[in-house]
Amino acid sequence: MSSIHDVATYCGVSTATVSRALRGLPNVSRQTRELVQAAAAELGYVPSPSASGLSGGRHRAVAIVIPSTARWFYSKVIEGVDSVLRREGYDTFLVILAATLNDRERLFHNALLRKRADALIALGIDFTDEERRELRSVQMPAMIVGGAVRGVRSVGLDDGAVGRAATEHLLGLGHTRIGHIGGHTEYGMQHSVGEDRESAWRNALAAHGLQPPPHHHADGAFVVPQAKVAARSMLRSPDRPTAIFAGSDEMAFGALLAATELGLRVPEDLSVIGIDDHDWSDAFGLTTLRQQPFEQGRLAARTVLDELNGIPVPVRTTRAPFELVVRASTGPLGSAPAQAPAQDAPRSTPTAV
Amino acid sequence: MSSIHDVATYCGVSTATVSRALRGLPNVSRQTRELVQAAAAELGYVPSPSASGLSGGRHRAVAIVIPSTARWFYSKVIEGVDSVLRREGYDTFLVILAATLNDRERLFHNALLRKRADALIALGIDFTDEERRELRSVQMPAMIVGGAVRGVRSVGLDDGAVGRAATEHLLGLGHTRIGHIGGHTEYGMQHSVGEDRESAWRNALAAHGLQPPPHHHADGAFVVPQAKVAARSMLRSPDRPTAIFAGSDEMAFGALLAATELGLRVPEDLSVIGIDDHDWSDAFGLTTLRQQPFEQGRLAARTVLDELNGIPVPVRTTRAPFELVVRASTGPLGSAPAQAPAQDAPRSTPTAV
DNA sequence: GTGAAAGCGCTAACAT
DNA sequence: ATGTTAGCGCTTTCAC
Repeated sequence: MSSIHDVATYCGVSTATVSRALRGLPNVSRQTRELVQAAAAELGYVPSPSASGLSGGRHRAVAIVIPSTARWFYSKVIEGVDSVLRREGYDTFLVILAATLNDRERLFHNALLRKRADALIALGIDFTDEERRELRSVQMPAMIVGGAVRGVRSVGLDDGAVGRAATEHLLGLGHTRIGHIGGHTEYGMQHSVGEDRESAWRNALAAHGLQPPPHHHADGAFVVPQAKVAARSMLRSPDRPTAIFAGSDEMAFGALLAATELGLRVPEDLSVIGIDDHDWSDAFGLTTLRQQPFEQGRLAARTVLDELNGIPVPVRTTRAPFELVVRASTGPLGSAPAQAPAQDAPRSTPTAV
Repeated sequence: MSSIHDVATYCGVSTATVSRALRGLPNVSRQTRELVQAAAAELGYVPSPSASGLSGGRHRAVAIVIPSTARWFYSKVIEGVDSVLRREGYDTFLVILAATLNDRERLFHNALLRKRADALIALGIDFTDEERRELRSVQMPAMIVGGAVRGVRSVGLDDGAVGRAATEHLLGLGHTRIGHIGGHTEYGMQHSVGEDRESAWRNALAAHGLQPPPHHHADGAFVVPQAKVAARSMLRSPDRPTAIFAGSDEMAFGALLAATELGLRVPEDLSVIGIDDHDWSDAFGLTTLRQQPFEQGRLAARTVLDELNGIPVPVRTTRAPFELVVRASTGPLGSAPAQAPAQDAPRSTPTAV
């Protein structure tokens, strides 16, 4: 494990020159730079992040704070973030923020993050007031993906707009009994996302003079199993909805499973729409509002890197794009054919609108 | 951001004493230790990992090398690893090893040499000979989850045993036309897992004098969409299998979706078994062989930490436990009832065997 | 364009 | 039980 010193003596220059040459700093002759680069490659030299972190204050690492890795959205954001960080020679350092308040406090209060990471990217966290304050005053560049905090840069869907679009797609098909499976997530995780989508549903219905009965709304906790349970009870009621808007594709999957189990045909007996365009949504034939968390992650990473590089970035919330993808899970009200659909029906052909 | 020096002067001792006191080292009087601890808390002191990494050689971080975060197994392992690391005050560095050979080389080299991590945990990577060599000779503790490398500690299923158990469950139900959806994954990812499960399937059938026709095997690439495609073509053949053993639950989901689409009843017309006990398997009513990646991750983390703490750990492969969980997706051959199942059928009640 | 020297914040001998 | 003294491997003035 050669050090900068080895490289320096190897080519008969000072360590300072090696440092400058390798980092592409000015005031190094073309000749010297090439010499140094060759030597570094030859010796398999890799700078120690600890050393440069200590001396230069740049750790070449960013922390990504998430509630869990097991959800599609998060995992995609992580991969997006990592893809750009890696290319820039930065490391990604995972902070899984369990809902344990205790743990969280330590993480945030401590300069712990500050001493190891140059920047912070947070997802799906429902920050406490204290944390918001800290976040706003952090020394390091920070960005939030999916869910805004005043004074901090962020990128994410306009949940109101998406929720409205989803509901209106169903209304446009003639549905009036439209249920909603939402996400009041576990403690400590983002609340606003689920709430905003639910409000949008309510408002869109209200705009059409509709007011859903209480049992047309249930909590799916953003996961398949609970969404399935929620959908099942909703679909068993005598005045069951003819369409369900699920707050995420995973919850929509749960609804589809419930429908299958109850012998309901989709979309003849029940239409289902979700949000995300999960990797599996096509296989489920699910109509959804596509968003691209991988790209959101990339943007977040690029943004904090820009800031680190001294490029000014306005503090603002970037609205991530979304688009309706119509598949086989939604159809006009009363489309019920007399018999089962043909086996070759192209249930999975997406149609971007 | 106070340093060790601040704490030292604050309580009138040397930095060495502070260091010793805070790390629980011997040769510090109870009094002094408490004084120092109080001062540290008071000043909000947090040791800089860069500094202690540089001087002491302990970075209090471990790197976890994975092909992707988006798969259930990986995400669970990550969470397991992180849960024990965090408790011990260690950080988790993510190294997402894209299949790009070019990139990999650099990454692997760096991950090992960069000296940012004290230990290495790798999952689902199909190491090159070069990498194996490096791994074996690494300076730092290393552990592999799911898929062994000679000379490196590892934990994972006995894929042969699991594959046999799955196939035998179906054989035991009277099935003889048993298909397999396997995983020949993308370049650079673990091959042996998919291969061993497939061999086990073949061997179990052979042991019963059965030899599956070529079209009863297809590649599902360990993901839902491709598994669905694979299952669909398999199920359309005139002599379609009456049961499918999928190499993972995600692929089994794909098979179930294909069955639904083709109007096949499960388990009357088709039985399906997977491996994993994915979080959603219960919702799908999927019979499976349960493994516990979270626990495997915990074990891996504990193992490398033990090594770091000087506790001797034999170099060996630990077989992770698995158990059959029978749900509604498998049933005896020819169990076909005349009509659709009752709506209230408890499809999801698991039965651990 | 390049080098010398002074740290960054900590740990690890070696003293006392 | 505690303090002193060197570094760890880099970056960064400040000279030249």
